[in-house]
Amino acid sequence: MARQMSAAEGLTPKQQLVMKALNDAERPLSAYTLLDLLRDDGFRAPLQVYRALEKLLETGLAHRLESLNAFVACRHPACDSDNHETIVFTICEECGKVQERNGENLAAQLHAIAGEAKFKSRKSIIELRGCCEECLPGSSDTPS
Amino acid sequence: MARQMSAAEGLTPKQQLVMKALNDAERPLSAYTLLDLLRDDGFRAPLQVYRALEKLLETGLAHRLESLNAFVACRHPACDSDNHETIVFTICEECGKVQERNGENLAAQLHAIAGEAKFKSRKSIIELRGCCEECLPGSSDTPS
DNA sequence: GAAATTATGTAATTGTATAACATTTAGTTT
DNA sequence: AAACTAAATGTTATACAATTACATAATTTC
Repeated sequence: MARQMSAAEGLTPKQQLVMKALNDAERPLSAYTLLDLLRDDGFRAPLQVYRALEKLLETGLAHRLESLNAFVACRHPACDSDNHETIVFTICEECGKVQERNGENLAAQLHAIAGEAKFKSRKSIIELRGCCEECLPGSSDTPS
Repeated sequence: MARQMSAAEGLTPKQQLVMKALNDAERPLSAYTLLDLLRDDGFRAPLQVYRALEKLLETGLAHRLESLNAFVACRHPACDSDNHETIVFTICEECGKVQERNGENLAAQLHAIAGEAKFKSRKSIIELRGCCEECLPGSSDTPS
């Protein structure tokens, strides 16, 4: 929590509202879903949401899921790690839930692969689409 | 080429046109760019492009780049490999060129990371955004 | 050749994101 | 406090991406 708290200090009201909406959601939200959720809080146009999101992405408080065109609050799998470079997102295509997992183990190999091509990587996008434990056939738990 | 050729056998004229456009391009193309390129060939609506792309993606002749909303012809870095599971795309944000690199080395670790969460991965999306060799500062070559 | 499947054509609509421009607010400097 | 600056906000219009719905044609299968 510590990192979020400190970064959250500098947020404007609008940015805080978007952040709260993302935090309260247990699934990624699209910009337009956020807009709908926040209409009563004074949001009227997509751009208001996108601008707040831009700030949240910059500060690492939220992430964009490229394969979903949607956004999630940052939830470090291990809060002890500040490695923001290599995050692996697991995206369940059944229930829509997303988990954020530490991918530092991958970093070296990714770097090696990029290095072969003399490619200078700025940002890694790693998203696994599949099925989470709860939704696996045989699991009787109803995903909420 | 062998794999492409054989798969290309079963393509309809429209699908071949889209495939050719992707092959001729040295950068990823968006669906709407494809539409514009192919207007003279009888394409009039986005859906015609999307339908052709759907087939090409299914058969592995083309890939979708999630972080660009764009499509590229499949170019195996090593044609000897049939591992279609774990592809790493390097995307140069300067010149827009994309390379497809074999990521089998990553597969095991990705699997391990997913496994910790008992997540069943169906498809991996791995895209590295950065700067290619040609565009690195100091390179005097003009990227075409 | 009838039935079923696959591919096409077309229009309308929904979803995602940004451009352009005006205004306000908060923070700094003097 | 007044002036300046930078960041944030408000609003409209537009561009870009993808799908729904429905009709028609071509191909394959039996």
